[in-house]
Amino acid sequence: MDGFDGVLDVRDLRYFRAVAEERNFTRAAERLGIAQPPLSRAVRQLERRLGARLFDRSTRQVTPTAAGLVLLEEAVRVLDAVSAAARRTRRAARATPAVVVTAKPGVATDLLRRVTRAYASQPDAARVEIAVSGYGEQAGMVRDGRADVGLLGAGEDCHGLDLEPLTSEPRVAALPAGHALAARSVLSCRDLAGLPFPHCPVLPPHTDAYWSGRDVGEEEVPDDARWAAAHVPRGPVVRDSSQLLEAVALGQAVALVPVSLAERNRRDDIAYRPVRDASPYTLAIAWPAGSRSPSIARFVRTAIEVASHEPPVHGAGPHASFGE
Amino acid sequence: MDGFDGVLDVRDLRYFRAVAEERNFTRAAERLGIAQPPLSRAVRQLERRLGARLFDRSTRQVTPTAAGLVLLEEAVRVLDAVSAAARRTRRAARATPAVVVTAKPGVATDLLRRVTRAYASQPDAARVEIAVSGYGEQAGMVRDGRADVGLLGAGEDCHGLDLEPLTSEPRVAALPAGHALAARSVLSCRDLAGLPFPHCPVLPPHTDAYWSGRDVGEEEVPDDARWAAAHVPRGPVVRDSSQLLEAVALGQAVALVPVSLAERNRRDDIAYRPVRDASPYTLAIAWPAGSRSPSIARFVRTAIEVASHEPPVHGAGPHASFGE
DNA sequence: CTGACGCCATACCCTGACGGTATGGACGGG
DNA sequence: CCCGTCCATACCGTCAGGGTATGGCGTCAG
Repeated sequence: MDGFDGVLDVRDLRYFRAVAEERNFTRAAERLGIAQPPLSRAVRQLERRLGARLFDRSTRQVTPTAAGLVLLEEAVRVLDAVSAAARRTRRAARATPAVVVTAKPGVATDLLRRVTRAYASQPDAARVEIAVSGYGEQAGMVRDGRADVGLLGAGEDCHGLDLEPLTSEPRVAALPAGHALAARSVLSCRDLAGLPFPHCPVLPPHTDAYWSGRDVGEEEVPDDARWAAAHVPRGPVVRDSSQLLEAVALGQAVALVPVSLAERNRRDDIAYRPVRDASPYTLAIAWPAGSRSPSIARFVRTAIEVASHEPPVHGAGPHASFGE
Repeated sequence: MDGFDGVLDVRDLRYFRAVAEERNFTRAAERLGIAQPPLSRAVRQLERRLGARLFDRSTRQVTPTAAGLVLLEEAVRVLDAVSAAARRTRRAARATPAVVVTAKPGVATDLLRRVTRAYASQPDAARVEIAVSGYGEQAGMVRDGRADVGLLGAGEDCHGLDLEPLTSEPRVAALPAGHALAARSVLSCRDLAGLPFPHCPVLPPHTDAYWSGRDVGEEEVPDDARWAAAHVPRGPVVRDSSQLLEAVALGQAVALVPVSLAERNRRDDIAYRPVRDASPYTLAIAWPAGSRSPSIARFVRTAIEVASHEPPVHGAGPHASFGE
């Protein structure tokens, strides 16, 4: 009806995305490894084919229009799906295809171990590969095909994924030992408001690490200071639980952590206190929405099975609700 | 790391999909409107770039490998996302962007009307367009961008969509007036097992209608007889509730219908009977997973709001669980 | 057994799209 | 007012992708 046929191409979307995020044709062309004129032309052609202006090119500033913002959102989705297609196909073509599962380092490792063992004991189960990844990266890894299933904490953006809750446990506040609040025996969320919380790394959108999921490394990114200042919340950046605890112990932050993590990490320089109204920490297993892969399905079924037999954590409440 | 860069292209995926579904290069080329040799070459190049065999070309038969089946699933996802990107961008570029909502014809029309009215009454609300679509097509329409939000019945494949349940009501059996079971006052699912149920149209995968979502029309598709015979379940094909009721009245089928539909369609030639263990009919609102569109968000919020004020249908139970 | 047909692969040519270089024009800062 | 920045245009060369012709192979009918 509206000839959607050759209108959009992966290349066009990569180009468009680069411009939309850099807000600068020259830098975008650099990032893409091409010259600037072909990029300008490609974007104009795209605009013509779509019949929609995508950028307002007022002098000194190129900003996406409303339509451009819509396309940016869709483009990210498409590009993730394309990467996932390539990666999953290659993986499926290997002599012994593996199920790649990703999880936060140091969280629920024994659950993961148990699930993996139960899965592997089944007849003709696929090999299991564990891909550790930093906080908050699990969903992205499943989305773009670097992993087949992921163990996500609640609060991760799980769009495009199907998921099933596995375990739920209360969270407690982790405070520096000398903190004023450590004197009290029980806290509420209000007590913690305004304190510096640790957070996952937020990478500037034009670094390679942002795209590939690799670490940003130590190369300097002079122009990013503004961006970082605008987007990074207060508190130290942490990538895993040991960094998080270290940050707390050093007095740089307070944090809400699952009680099991607290129990495994009793130390003198950190005080754990229950928080009356904190939402529980819920761990869920996620896989690409609508996947029909038998090995993924079996792994998920095994995980649910094992988690349901799991001895419930002391004081665990009902499952938290997911989604934002 | 693994150079996913130019490996996959939308064109390649369209070509691959055609071959994977037709299982025949010549017919696939026809469908794509190109000659056969370029298609063969494109697929071979794709296999080389991926480093994976996608088809077993034994003589007289071309069948996808395991990797090919994986790619097929991913390709559909990508192509839907690409169509959605083009459509949504174009829609967003219109002078007065509209929110397109799709719903089954004849189901929950008054709920939809109420939601639409409530939404429209808000300040700077977008225009609302209603796109009616046949049974079972709503999810696809949201996925590929023909619609922004959809009212889905439970049981629709909602992968790739976020959704929120709106209403839930019991279902009753609709029987031809003279049917033996009509003599009983209450039934159970076991009584209905094995009877012919109506079903949504299942289109052969290489017709245009299958791809575009348009109706198949009356052109003849001689070669599809085999396919249809293999894939179409028993019972008549229906596209909306009036066709469904007609099929029941004519004695061609029995059906489980929401009680509200039964109440609005009392007629002599149909007997409605409660079914003790039938799962309730749950209506949910669905939107593209992870969408950040403010107008969609507002529409969804309005819908949830309105539905929660809705007078509960007589005997409505708790929400059914979604997912497959 | 053999000829005809169906189906995929190869060979070859041609067009056009994409990328690079050079350059122009507009706006803003010093 | 000049210079720097940044996007657009012009022009050109290369190669990928599509078309036509043809070959090889297997199947089926007679």
